[in-house]
Amino acid sequence: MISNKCKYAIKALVYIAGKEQEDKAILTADIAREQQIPRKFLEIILRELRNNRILESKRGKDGGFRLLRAAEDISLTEVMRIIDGPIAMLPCVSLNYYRKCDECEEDSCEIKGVFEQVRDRTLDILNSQTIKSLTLS
Amino acid sequence: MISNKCKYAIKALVYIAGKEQEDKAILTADIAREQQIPRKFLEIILRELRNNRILESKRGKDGGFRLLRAAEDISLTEVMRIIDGPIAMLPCVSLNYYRKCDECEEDSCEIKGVFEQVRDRTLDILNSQTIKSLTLS
DNA sequence: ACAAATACTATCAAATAGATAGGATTAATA
DNA sequence: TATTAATCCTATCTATTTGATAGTATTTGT
Repeated sequence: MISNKCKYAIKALVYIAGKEQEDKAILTADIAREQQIPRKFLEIILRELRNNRILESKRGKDGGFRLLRAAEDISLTEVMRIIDGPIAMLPCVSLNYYRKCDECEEDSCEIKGVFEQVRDRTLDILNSQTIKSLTLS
Repeated sequence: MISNKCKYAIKALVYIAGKEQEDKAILTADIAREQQIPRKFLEIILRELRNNRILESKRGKDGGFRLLRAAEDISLTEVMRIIDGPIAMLPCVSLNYYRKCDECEEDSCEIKGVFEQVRDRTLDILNSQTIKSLTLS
């Protein structure tokens, strides 16, 4: 399962991408209201996306958030990794968050192979999706 | 990520399946030692698998655990669902643990489709694997 | 009776999830 | 320069899950 936080992050980005033709930055309060996301929680999420160079923000009057890059250049995978960390089902098959298992030697591990397959098929799908493609669907 | 508990469960079952030609039931202590799983934690896991009709147990001297069904009739999916619950990445696309999202209407949800695809491709792989097939690999 | 095994109950510590509260800071503008 | 509107930051909180440990009860074979 992905976390609620991650779901909120994706929905917020899709929302921002959908409004971006207008010249104004998008307000946290608007996203929170329209997407039914707890506002203070959303603030934390947007800040985290900003710290990871997905969004840019402007403070003060007429402030708000904008995508830092084009929506088609933000992959679903990237967002999920920022918010939830690994996508793989086992630490020892994670491409970006690899960690060795304490209890087993990898070359004799019976379950590693299956979870590598799952990882690859999952990434095939998630890598092919961007904030732009989600906006259109 | 699957939990350690789930990883232990799968490894324990594969271990049991691999030893089953011998007529004796398999001891918790042996599995714990060979697979490097904390023993008391493993007890809980094996009991849970027994309660869910994956294993049978016998108490007392010469006791231990056995597969209740043939190893090729225990799918990886079934074990994972027992120990960790849903396999899907969103509650609203889970086949066995469906729950509606609070905040969005499903027919207009932009992200549901992707996660249905991930679920289907993941299940393609996990459903094709059994304790037997893992034992051979 | 004894020994060896699982079954059960309770407990615990640490991490994570999912927030909420309150104030500090920044920026536009009247 | 005061006001207002926005993000930024820090702290805190509760509930749940994870990952386990301890101790005792019960069952079974010899």
